[in-house]
Amino acid sequence: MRLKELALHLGLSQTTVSRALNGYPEVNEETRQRVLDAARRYDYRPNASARRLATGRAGAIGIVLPTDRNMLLDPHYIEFQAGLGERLMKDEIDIVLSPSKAGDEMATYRRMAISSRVDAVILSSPTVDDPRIALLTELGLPFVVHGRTNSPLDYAWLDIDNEGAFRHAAKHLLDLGHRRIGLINGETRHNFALERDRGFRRALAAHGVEVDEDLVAEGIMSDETGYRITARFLAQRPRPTALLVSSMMMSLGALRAIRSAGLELGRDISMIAHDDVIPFLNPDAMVPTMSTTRSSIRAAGTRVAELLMEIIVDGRSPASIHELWPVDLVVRASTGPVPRD
Amino acid sequence: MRLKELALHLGLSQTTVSRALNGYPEVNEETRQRVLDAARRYDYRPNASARRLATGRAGAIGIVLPTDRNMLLDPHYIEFQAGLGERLMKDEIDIVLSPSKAGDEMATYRRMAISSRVDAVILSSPTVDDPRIALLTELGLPFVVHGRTNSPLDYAWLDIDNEGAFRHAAKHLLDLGHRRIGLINGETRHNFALERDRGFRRALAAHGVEVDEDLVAEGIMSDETGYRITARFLAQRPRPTALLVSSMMMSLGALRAIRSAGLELGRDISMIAHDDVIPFLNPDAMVPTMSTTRSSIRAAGTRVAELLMEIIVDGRSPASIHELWPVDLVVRASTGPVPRD
DNA sequence: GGGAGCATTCAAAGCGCTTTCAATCTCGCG
DNA sequence: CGCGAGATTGAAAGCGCTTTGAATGCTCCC
Repeated sequence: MRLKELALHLGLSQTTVSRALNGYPEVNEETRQRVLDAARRYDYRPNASARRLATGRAGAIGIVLPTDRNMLLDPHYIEFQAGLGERLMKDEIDIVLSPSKAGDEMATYRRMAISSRVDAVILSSPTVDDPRIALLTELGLPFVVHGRTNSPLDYAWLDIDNEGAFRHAAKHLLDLGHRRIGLINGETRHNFALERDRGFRRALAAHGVEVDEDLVAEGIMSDETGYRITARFLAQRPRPTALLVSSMMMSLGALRAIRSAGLELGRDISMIAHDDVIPFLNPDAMVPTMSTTRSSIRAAGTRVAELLMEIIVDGRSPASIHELWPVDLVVRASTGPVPRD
Repeated sequence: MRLKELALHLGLSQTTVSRALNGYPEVNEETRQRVLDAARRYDYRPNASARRLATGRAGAIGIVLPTDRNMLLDPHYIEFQAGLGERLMKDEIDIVLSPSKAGDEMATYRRMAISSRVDAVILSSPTVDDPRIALLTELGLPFVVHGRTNSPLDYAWLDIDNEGAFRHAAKHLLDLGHRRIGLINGETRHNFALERDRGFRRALAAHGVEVDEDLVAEGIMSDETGYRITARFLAQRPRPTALLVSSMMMSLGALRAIRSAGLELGRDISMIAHDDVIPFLNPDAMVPTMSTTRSSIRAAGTRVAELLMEIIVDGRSPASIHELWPVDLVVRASTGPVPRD
């Protein structure tokens, strides 16, 4: 069923039918009802491509999907996507994933922009000096960054307070008497990891505790990395008495290493992990329950979608969008006072 | 830059430029070069919507993204997506995610089809009697199922041999002398879980071992579920001496429960888990290394994309597409002979 | 010399929608 | 009764591409 046919059936012009369907005010209420009824009866849907061509709006937002491992192995990503979807659904906006080889992402963004496949894009976990910011700005394709970089440009972003989160977490451990605290971080080429590193160091500095660089490590946020780094940390003497871990996934590996070393979490060693609130990694379900810095990545997705809509639909200026979300410190059973030996 | 302008610059008609760009044979080789050069120089890209409208092909394949938890919590999904992307990239085909509320998926498929937003869709982890098969068949929207159902309709699918995988795994354990074997499965409303259950039972039956229903359980494939079920199993007397687990994620929880019970994996109790080959869950990196039934979900994604392209582009008949992939049994350190007590 | 046959190119007609601009009709008021 | 304003509808012009059908030159052969 095409608009033309529908109009024919109704004995109306395409113009009127189109207007009725799209909620324009200048159509008679009775006519509108007739049109809506007919549309429903015939299960009419405007052709997406035609509408896009006519309006110039794509009705979709884009995400460039790097197909190499490094970025994707992140199980958090899917939660974020779900959050996005939750909001975008309301306006029938699609998410377009554009697969791209590792080095080729810039070209993919360019392609998305120039062929106007999408109305805006989302940038996730930017690196410290992310070149995509400049590119997109230049291309004039609206975007919202989930995270921040130190780009001098003014762009829309939503981020959680990674620095504050790890500062508070470290302070909490220091207050419990811990002095040898290890940091198991994500890769510091990503800005969030750098922020966490910063927060960690600030807290220690504020307490007059010197950072032992042998107790600071980073890697992709996997179970395996968590295990390896923790095992290495635990081999040191004196042993660290507490760990700050950048993801729940890593904390799983860390926990294995702790057990392998014959230690008990929450008594012999304390741990605080960052929790993105992913359903299959529930800190309350762990044994012992895990103390965390918590911020829902799904909620962030929803909000990013909301912001995107404001930019696209309401024409809100991206430069005015800066949201820094505070992060909760949730104390559970994995943290305790420093053990006396 | 539009086609029209490009043509003007070149002193050619749109027709010729379009043909040159799209590789039609009837254009002079020298002319084609000129056109391609100019296109590159001006960074020309055809407008996606216009092309779609003109050709009637969307240049995208769709995935309905349920935004409720149950389905998405699956970290496997993202690997599959990456696999898809790997292949689709070659032809500049997009993946369109259409967010949808839990009960509303059928409507979303319908919408995708009728508004011809996509050329085909992918169905993942179908339930035993998945209504989507009938719907899509009726809508005439091409699709490939990753998995199978017992629909009477003839549709394109690619699946791994879940039944065989768990049959072999169980047989291996039986051969090692195990008789009390627990099954920790995914939800049996999904067909893959049902198949695994079936394989498990067949192996036991073939050995004349009766299934203890108290040692068969299912749930969403999370760390937490693995922990809970295993803890319950281990409380029984006599204790199971081996476990068959439906995902690596679950096996992490199972391992925690085993350790909490003071048992040693690979000596006191054996375990085989299904491994979808997800980078952040590496069985070789576990301690002890994990015996698995292995099949790369990413490779499946790539192949599904390939099949989709064959259907869309080459017009291959979906009914002829049935691929059942064998599953490797990889024996590592988590399996051993039944312990003598 | 005159076509046949081929290689190239082009003008114009869509694809299915939205939107501008114009037309028609109705009604209230002086 | 005539007219302007307001309400409602329509014809037609795009949006930027692909593709059909026709035109133009050329070469080649009898």
